[in-house]
Amino acid sequence: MFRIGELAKQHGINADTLRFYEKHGLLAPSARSDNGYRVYSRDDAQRLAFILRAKAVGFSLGEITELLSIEVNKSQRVCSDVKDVVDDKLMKVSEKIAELERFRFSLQLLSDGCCGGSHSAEHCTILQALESCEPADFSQLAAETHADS
Amino acid sequence: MFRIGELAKQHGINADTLRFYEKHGLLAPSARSDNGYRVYSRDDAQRLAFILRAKAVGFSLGEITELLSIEVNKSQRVCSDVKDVVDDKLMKVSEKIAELERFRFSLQLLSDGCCGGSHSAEHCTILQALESCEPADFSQLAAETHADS
DNA sequence: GTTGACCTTGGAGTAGACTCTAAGGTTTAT
DNA sequence: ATAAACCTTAGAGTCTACTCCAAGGTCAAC
Repeated sequence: MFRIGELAKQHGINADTLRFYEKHGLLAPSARSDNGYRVYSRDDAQRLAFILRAKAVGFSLGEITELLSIEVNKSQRVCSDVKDVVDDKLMKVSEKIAELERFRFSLQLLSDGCCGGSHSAEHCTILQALESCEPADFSQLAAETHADS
Repeated sequence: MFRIGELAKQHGINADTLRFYEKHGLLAPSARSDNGYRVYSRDDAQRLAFILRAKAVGFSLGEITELLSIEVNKSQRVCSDVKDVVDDKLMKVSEKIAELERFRFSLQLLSDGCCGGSHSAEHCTILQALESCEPADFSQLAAETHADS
């Protein structure tokens, strides 16, 4: 049996975060003490641990809500229900990675094309690219490498 | 000379977005017509194109503000000023990718460990992992592969 | 009997990038 | 004359995941 501050400290989070999770239906204390303080059971603590592990692998609170709803009556649910959630997230994460890798590629081209020296930026290839390239196509820069100052 | 709707349409964005950019100091029309309508010049349109290209390579509006401030008086600025912004962003993007790749790895382990079949989720390895693994360490799952239903 | 550390509530603020609404003015076409 | 399609403003709402605040109640120690 833990009070909010204890439970928070144990898990390295803020008590406000626990109140926030309660407000959003992720984790409610199973009891209140006479003075109105929240009282968390060992089960509550395990549910919190579940939430934090799910967060650690990238799930959003909305997705965690979905996972929890499967978890609480898992005898009525099947493996594919769970795996679908994971695979769905896996796809979203992969898409985000792909987008960021496109960014990284373009940024690398921009960076590679620029001397980074201390002469005037008037002919800086980075600015020129942003001023006049075809949107999101900086492949020109790949060819024209620019001597250092 | 373009009105807000025209310029927005040309660039495939919302007129509200242009007003938003104006409010946040990224792009103000260089004139107003007698009736108070915003009037964008060709230069304004080019500045918008700059903004959109920068967005396309992943820069946030705050970072674009910085790039624009370099761009407008580039004769006083040097190549390294520009390259620093790009390299800084490159690092941030790479860090974000690394985080997402950790997520992807963990999610893949979870997915691989689960049969995804139609039997009860009571012994689902994914739920078990989220219930009881060491936080953010799902490497156990790598070993124990689970036969399909 | 008061200090300090806890707890309660409702509600506001943060960041980022829009997006929408309300209430109204202008222009163009029919 | 009027409808449709534009434009104006200020301000609110959206999403995510907290984080902080004010005003007050509770409890243990000294």
